Amino acid sequence: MSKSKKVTIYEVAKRAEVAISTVSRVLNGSENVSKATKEKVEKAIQELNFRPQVSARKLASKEPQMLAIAVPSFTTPYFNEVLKGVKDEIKKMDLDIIMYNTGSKDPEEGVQNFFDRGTADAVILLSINLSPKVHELIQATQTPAVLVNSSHPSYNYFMLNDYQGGYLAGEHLVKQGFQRLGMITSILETSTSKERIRGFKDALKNYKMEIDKELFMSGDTTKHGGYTEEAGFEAIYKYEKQGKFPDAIFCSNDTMAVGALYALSKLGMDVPEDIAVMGYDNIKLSKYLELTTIDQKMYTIGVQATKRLAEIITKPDDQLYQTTINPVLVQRGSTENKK
Amino acid sequence: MSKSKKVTIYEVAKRAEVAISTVSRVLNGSENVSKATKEKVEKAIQELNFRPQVSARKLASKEPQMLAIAVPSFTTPYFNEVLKGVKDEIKKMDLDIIMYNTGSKDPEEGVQNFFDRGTADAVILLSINLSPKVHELIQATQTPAVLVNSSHPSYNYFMLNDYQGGYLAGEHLVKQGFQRLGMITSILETSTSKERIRGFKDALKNYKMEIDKELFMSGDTTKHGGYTEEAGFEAIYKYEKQGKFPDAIFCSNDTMAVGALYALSKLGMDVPEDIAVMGYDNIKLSKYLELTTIDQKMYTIGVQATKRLAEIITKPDDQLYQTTINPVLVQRGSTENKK
DNA sequence: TTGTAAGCGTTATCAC
DNA sequence: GTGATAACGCTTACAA
Repeated sequence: MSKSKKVTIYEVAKRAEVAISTVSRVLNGSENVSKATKEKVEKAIQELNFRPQVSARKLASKEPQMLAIAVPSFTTPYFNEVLKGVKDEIKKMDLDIIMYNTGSKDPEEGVQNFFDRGTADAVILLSINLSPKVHELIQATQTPAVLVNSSHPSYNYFMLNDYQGGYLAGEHLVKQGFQRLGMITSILETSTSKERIRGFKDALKNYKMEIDKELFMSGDTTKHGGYTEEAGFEAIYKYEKQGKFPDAIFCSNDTMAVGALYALSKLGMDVPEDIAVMGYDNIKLSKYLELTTIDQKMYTIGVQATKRLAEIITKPDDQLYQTTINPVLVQRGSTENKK
Repeated sequence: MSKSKKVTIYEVAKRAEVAISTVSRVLNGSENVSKATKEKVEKAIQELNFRPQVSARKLASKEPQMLAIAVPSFTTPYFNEVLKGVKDEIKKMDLDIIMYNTGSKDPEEGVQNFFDRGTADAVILLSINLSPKVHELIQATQTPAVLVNSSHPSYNYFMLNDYQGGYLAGEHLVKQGFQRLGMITSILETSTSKERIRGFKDALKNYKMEIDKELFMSGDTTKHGGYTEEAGFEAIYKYEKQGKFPDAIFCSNDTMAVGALYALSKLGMDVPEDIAVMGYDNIKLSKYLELTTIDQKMYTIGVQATKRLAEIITKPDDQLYQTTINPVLVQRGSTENKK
């Protein structure tokens, strides 16, 4: 790695025989540059292989350059969906996006670290709980922020309606005519998990169905918030052990559903003939599993969050968009009642 | 969002009744500051909630501040493993790491974009093929780089020995006494895929085993490089259709193995009684699947790559570390020959 | 249309 | 120890 000095705007100016301001104009696509000089400058830039230095640029211009999206974990199932939406939307702006993983052990510390660095000019916080400390930090750094899947009175946010999702699931299974409804839940009591359970139970109540505690099961593993294939697998074996199965199961999450399906298949039980299974979020083996699921429309949320962030950046207003997105039911083969 | 002006080092200096250079000294932990003034300054920093601006800092200091890791896709199975290693190692340095997703459609363009921005002072390129264009870009921007899972004569890199992994897999299955060895491969001919196949076949050749083309199968889906559960699932059904199964299958990847296992279980076939199954990389359902697999030791690679990058940054040498890491076999229940 | 020069918020090099 | 002050590489009025 040879140590050739970094080329600056000055060298370009000298080579093109113009002033640095002219180079800057060309760089920023100003209209007030004659075609001839523009070409001269571009040639010089080419020849010297010059690229403007972001930090200098940022320091001088104050324009936001760097957008960031922070998540506790990249393995979060819906993260990639949101990200797609964000990326598609961001292409329209001349910004770059940077992914930041706060770490799921101590997200708060991660976020703090992130803001302390001050590298991002605007940020989307995904599934990150806004503690007072972090809130203060955001205020202090004046970083425009939009929350996704968390809420706070003084921020723009897009919340997922987990309660509604749970309700939809319960309602669907009831309407399909299943009688003994159960749920495979995460062992960890996250608000997400609790809301889905609450919605599900409320649906059963509304339809005067029995709520049998023995049909509510969770795995024992806690990793990834308890939303793993393993957990789903475990839960099924716990049903087996107790000798009492529901006739329809709503899994708190698709990943768990995959594990559950595998376990059921090992036990020789067929879906949906012997037991119906529902998931939540995106589905992995969609083509073969044909899993009925609740779609959170995370892609759309990514798009919306990014749009809003762009608005805040370009023309700040003091409005707060605090939206709750309602999920929809996507019915597939796994919950057809064939009895 | 109130618009309080950003607080600078000047305000801190004024409040603490010192010069900005003194504030800077405190900021950078210089020893030449009396305890008294140090405390004054720190108090002012606290009270004003001041944080130094990275871009200004970078401009003035020339010290590297931002490390980046770029990948074509965050869903790459081993990515998180590498990342863990990187993170653990980076804690020891006072750097921040940023994740950059080049996009798997056109990684080259993504990387270019990334370097054009010039936000990173040093970078780890994960599974990114170094085209001449990108190479030129890296040279032009003088960015220290370390490659993981790709190689180039003029860079430090850590390559995975996919050939060796394939060979180990083949050898293992032969030694277990299986006779009809097959493989589920990605439909896309990536170099990774080809190498694993080549290694596998060479092992069979060396042990004078027959190579039956009909036992080499791939799914039809191409998404995620053909390394999906779906692909594994499809492949099993293609065996079924052709009416001829191997007695042991090596899957090019663990994700495919999961799909294959599910399909097998649907078809009422037991592992390893009826058919043995091997994976590659990390395993998801480990606890229940007990899948024999090839471990690439991606965590270690993450650590090593980061260490090397740190070296290049702090005291540049002109040595090139071009290492090939050999994978190891991890035997679990799925390939026990019980016949 | 182009050039001059004043910042942007730090660090670093001097003096004192 | 501490304080001026010159960089750092760029943008952006303001002049010309």
